[in-house]
Amino acid sequence: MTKRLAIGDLARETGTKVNTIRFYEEIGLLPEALRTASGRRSYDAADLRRLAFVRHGRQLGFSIPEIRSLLALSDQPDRDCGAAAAIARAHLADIGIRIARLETLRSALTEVATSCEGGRAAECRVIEAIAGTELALQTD
Amino acid sequence: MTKRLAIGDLARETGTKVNTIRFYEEIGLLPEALRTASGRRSYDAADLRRLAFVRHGRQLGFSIPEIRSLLALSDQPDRDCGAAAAIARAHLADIGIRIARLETLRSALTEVATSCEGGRAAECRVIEAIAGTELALQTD
DNA sequence: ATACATCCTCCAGTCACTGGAGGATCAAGC
DNA sequence: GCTTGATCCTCCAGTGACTGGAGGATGTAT
Repeated sequence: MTKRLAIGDLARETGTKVNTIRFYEEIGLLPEALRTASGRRSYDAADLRRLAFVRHGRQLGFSIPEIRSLLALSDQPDRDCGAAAAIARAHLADIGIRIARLETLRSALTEVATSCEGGRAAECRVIEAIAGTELALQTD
Repeated sequence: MTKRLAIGDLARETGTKVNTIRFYEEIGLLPEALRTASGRRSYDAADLRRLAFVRHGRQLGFSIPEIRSLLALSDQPDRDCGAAAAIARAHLADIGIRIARLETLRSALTEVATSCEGGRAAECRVIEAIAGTELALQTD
């Protein structure tokens, strides 16, 4: 018989909160766990791998629907892998946009943050700067 | 009498959804709007400025509690402006962290996304890469 | 008179969890 | 055998910042 893990062990090994693991089960990212006689969830190495995959995907910024697709792909090894690459590429483009947006923001904020000479709020350039800011940020 | 604006006008002029304006009123970011005889909200130039301030603050990535502080500051022009600068600086530091994190992520994902040669999912390097990724991202 | 836009309130849903109440079970030490 | 404390269970509410829709009233243009 293989080694069995309690939900808390799984949580520790993957850096996931116990409640989050139950949540993943509820939304179907993880299969329904086997239960001990007293009703506690019991896991094995395959469950651990699957959860690790989910967590790594989340760290890489994939949404839960994206991870669902990726999991479906890895569950059916004969399907085309192009779909996985497409998800990754789309995600990469998205991250590029987010970085660019944050950098625009950083330069705007740098101006804002360095412009206060410390006086009454009436002359506060920070507040003025926010009031007058018109960022050209695309919403989509 | 000054020009009065309907909620839809305010929405158009600030690029805010009507529902969002009502939401800001509900949480107290905007004062309770004056009403017309038939109960419709009616705004003036000061309301427009306040909402613009809120939107710009949001675009700069300030949270609603932060904007609340900034608004309180600009409502009381005799208070110290150092607080405003502190909020801006804290925010700037945060953005720096977020950019750094996203860049770590981008290089990891670039590797992931370029490693698929288009075959069966069993050999898909994208999936492998996600399964094996261990990003050193600080959580706080 | 009619059509259509805009407004109102109220409420549910989004995303990805997080935290807590209230109670059962387990392992270890005495 | 008993107690203590950790861990587990289910269920439910809350987070942030909105977004969208139902169902109905009002405004405006033709």
